[in-house]
Amino acid sequence: MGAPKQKWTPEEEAALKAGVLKHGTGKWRTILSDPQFSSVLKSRSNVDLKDKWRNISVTALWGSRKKAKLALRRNLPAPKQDDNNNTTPLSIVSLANGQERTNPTSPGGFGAGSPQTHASKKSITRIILEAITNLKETRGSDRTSIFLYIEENFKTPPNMKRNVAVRLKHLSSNGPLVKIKHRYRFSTNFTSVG
Amino acid sequence: MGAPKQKWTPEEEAALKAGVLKHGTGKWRTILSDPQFSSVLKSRSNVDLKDKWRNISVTALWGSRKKAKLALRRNLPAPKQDDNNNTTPLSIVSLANGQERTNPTSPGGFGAGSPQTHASKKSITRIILEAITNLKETRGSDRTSIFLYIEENFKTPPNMKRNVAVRLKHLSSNGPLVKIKHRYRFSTNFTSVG
DNA sequence: CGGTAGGGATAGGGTTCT
DNA sequence: TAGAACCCTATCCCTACC
Repeated sequence: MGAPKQKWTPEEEAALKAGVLKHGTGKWRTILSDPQFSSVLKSRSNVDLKDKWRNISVTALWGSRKKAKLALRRNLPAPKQDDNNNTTPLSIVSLANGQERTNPTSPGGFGAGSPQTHASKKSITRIILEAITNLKETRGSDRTSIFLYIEENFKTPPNMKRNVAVRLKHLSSNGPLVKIKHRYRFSTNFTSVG
Repeated sequence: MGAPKQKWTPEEEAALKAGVLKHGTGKWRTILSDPQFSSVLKSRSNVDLKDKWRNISVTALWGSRKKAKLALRRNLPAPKQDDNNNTTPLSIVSLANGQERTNPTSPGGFGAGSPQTHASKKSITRIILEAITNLKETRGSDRTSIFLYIEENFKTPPNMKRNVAVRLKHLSSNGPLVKIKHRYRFSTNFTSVG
């Protein structure tokens, strides 16, 4: 007979998320070995963690599309082709709002309503973090949502998308953001985890 | 609207049963890929096989999926008349038989192809153990599989199922079989580990 | 051998059709 | 209405590749 399915409990899922925030994605064995999580996740394997994280990410993809649609009151076509030539689907998780590197204005986040100022007046990094923060999507916002947020809240130059995309890539490779690979490639996600 | 319902033909159902006997339950893709069955089951998917097998099994045990589910929820198993009481989904693992695989010549094993002898001529216990052994399911065979095996390989009296069910209960309570609980399962499983 | 990424299969809940 | 057929997808499995 096939394997009975062992459904994930909320506690396990929370432990997994905390583990990813602490150790990063792809560090499944490390998370499992961390005494902070090992008791909760004792019945899970590293592969289980990987699979569950993938599932969470996929769920986030659709949730974030829906949320972006409602929040920004805009019809979003499914992002079939990437806005840049990124090939790998991913999410980006903000590691911390208060880290020095990001140099945010206020440690606790951003104000809800940013004035419609020129994007060039703020650092692109700050704007991106504001978007991720204010979209309030615990499981990630895709690029389109972020672009739309910025378009809705700032006066943007025509090459805004490209600049933001480049900045996102930089922030996720050596900045305060963490890449999370997704199984499906029809969109790229950027998630802010509180 | 959707795909028209494609009713299972007796030939397809026979092929599915034969496939389960040959490869075990949960091996839907394997059955589908077996040239012995692939032509008959050409228009079926592995999921179709799984669903059909579920219908067959659950009908045999409870009459319908709905009844099975209700029985599980109320923790009051209400199997059909010829079944004895089930409490929880379980597997039964044979503790007997030191040998690994089916070996027609070894004393404790059973031949792969038993002659179509009258079930009453062999002890029910031996027949059950033969079924469990030859079904080769590491995670257990359910009653339906065992019944089917016996029906396919022996001439059975009309009350075979009842006799086998009673015997299974006895063997699992104080015989060479061990019960193993499953987490989510309608049916009762009987597994032979080699 | 141990670990991860990714494709793919299965199990079980749910839905549609007859 | 019940039951058979079908859908959805979380979970699990298998393999390639370090």
